[in-house]
Amino acid sequence: MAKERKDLIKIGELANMAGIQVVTIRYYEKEGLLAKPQRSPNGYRTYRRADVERLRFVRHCREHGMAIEDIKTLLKLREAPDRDCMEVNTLVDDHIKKLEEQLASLQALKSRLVELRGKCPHSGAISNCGIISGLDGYHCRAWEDKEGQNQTN
Amino acid sequence: MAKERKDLIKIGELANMAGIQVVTIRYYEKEGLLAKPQRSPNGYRTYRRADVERLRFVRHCREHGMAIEDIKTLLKLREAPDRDCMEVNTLVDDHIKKLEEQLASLQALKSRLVELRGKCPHSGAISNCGIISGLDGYHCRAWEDKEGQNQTN
DNA sequence: TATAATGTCTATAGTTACTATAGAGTCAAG
DNA sequence: CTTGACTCTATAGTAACTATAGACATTATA
Repeated sequence: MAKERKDLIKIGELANMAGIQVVTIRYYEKEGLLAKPQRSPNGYRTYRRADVERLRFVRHCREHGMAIEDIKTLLKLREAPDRDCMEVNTLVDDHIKKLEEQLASLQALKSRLVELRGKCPHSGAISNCGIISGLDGYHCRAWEDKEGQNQTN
Repeated sequence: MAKERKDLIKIGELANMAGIQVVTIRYYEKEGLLAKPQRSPNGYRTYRRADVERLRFVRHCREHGMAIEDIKTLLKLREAPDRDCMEVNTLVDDHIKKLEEQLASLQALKSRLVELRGKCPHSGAISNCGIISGLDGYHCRAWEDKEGQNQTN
């Protein structure tokens, strides 16, 4: 039984090649992102070239902030080269939309916080700090309403 | 024992007034963000006006994306009105910096993804899809290196 | 007054994508 | 032959909640 090539690698080598931690690979396996690999007689996982590529694909997707479930879908699509790629486009478009929403809300957040920060450029007592009062519950309308109701009852 | 006013509210009312869910209030209590409230004879939590304000403060902070630990700090500072507000400023500055980093990386992500998306404007077979190949592990240098090493060993 | 709907309680598990820890077996080198 | 690096499994922790189950309490309706 001559091995024609060194076709099998262990998890550590795979991790190095794909730029992913060993524990993360095991985690991906558990999550069904990677098929259960063969085991050598000692119980160690053994991987092949295709696994490196698959894992790199996963890593690139994660680096683009995609969710594991989305990556699962993409992997399935990747393995069906004859199908129409519209589904891929849709998934990516959705993801871009999500990113845009995140960006918008973060941007709004930041503006508001910078504005708030501008209310306390000095160094004084907290009681005068515009940031703390800016974060306060402005005025307690609901409570007033509540008491108003009580008086009518 | 005449109640001079309705000063005590139950958790549901507090939730309404502060715009926070009941379960979240209990969660905040467990996390030490809110003090353990008094209980009425039936075991229900009872709150007072100051709790509404405190909880609104918390909500505003969360809406600004602050971590619960940071909010704890701010709450402590808020209750020490005589201290210098420099610590508040620093905390907010740090948070703004975090937001800026997040924004930058999300922006980069989006650009890359939009570019990728541009590689498949059509509707064709997945095998020709520029998105999938763009997400692929380009070229498997590490594996080649590995095999090179093998040959030298 | 009976009952049904709502509100409250506790405790526990699930979410996302990992990371950390413990305890044990395997393997290569010195 | 022992040290160190690598592998294995299983479990718990992270952040900030959300969901679920099962049990009382209160309130509204019939």
